[in-house]
Amino acid sequence: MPRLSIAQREPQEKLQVILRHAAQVFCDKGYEGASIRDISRSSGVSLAGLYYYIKSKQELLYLIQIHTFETIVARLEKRLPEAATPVEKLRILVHNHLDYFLQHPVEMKVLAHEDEALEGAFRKEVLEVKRRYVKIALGIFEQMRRTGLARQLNPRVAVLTLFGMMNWTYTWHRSETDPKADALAETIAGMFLHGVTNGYGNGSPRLLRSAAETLRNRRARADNL
Amino acid sequence: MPRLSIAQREPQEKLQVILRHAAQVFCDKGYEGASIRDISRSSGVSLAGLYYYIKSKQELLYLIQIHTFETIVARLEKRLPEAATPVEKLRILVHNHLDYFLQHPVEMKVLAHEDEALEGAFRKEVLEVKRRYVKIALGIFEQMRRTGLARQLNPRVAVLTLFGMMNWTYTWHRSETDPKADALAETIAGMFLHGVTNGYGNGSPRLLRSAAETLRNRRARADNL
DNA sequence: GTTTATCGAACGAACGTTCGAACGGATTGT
DNA sequence: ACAATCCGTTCGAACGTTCGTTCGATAAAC
Repeated sequence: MPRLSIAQREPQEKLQVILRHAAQVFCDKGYEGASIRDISRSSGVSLAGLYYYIKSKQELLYLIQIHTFETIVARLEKRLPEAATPVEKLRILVHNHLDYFLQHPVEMKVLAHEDEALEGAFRKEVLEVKRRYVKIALGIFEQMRRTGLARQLNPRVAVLTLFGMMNWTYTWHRSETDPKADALAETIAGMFLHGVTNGYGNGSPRLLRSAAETLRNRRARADNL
Repeated sequence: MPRLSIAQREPQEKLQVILRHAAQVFCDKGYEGASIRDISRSSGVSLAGLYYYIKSKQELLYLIQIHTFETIVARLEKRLPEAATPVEKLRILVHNHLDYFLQHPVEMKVLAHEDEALEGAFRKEVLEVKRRYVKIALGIFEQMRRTGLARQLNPRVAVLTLFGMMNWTYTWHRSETDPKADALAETIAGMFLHGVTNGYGNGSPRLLRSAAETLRNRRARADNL
């Protein structure tokens, strides 16, 4: 008895429902720890019914990961041309990443945490998008170095450390109490660019100055190079 | 037939062998993806034989995590009193963490990646050590703020971002090609403290100056506050 | 003869996946 | 107009496999 439910009007809309619930289950129990039966129960689709929409559990994870990753990279590539300087580009990258992260925490955790769960062709395809993403970040950092803005750090280490700052958030960020995307992005971009110290001071640092103001001033100085 | 093998002379030495192999298997396949049979095969102990040394698969993971975590925290607490300034303490924390990380990559990956696999009392105990560790880091950061060295950042965000930089290394670091612990610790501590930019320059940054020298100079300036 | 260490065999439960039947709606043949 | 046919969709039941764990036997050590 095929239902004429709301979820039926668009073609393959039910697959989207399944993917949403699957992402939640993978997020809660991990890919290996989650069973197809869990996903069946959660999505309300019978065990066998799931296999009308997907070919395997692996494909389920693949669809979640590839969609999430391609979306985040596509958004980035769309926003990047707005930026004139490498520093602006860097800020856009960080904001884009964290904004998407906090808007889709479930999918992003599955993407970050189940990095090694896929095998074969599925894995290779996701890895390709990842490499594209990292290459963009590396390009921005190299630009910063070429314009004399960045120190002579190992670019690979610097960039992957930045991804560490951003991706690790899924282990600790609570949306109710922790900073929202904008503030978080500003803090992390600021940390990546200038660290946590009041590095300029030779006199007493102006402690009462707000962090945002400090950041604004520094940015202005740095961007004017 | 109890063997008089080399592994037998010390009491419970065989448990250590089992734990080493279990850590490797958990590292390769994840906690849920790994089976007791995998660990049996890898360690050379029969399936039933394992249960002479452990009570459950959960306990296996618990023993690996708690030992790794307590060791790293104990080392830190031992080394911290050497430091006079908060910045020195911060550097010791970063070096201690990464040094241990690269010396025991398998166990550290299991600790970082299987954060949510434990349940009940096991989980609570590991969480307690983690909280102790984070509290130490928070204390150091607060000291940096109180002495006017650190900007007015959200301490929780700053510290957990630092842990992100350090813990994420397990996803990308290749011991053959990437920097060793000392260099990596210096880079990451430097990034946390000063970021990646040549922030001081109002003239042209001295690009030929080595990263290490830059770092040394900055550190000297910062520590003299 | 008790204790310590070890393992083959088996337990029930849960796993991912498949099979065949059934349903309702649209299309076709008459 | 209406029965027959087909098709996209759904699911109960079962498949064979693997899972974590336990039991009872066994052999050396003391």
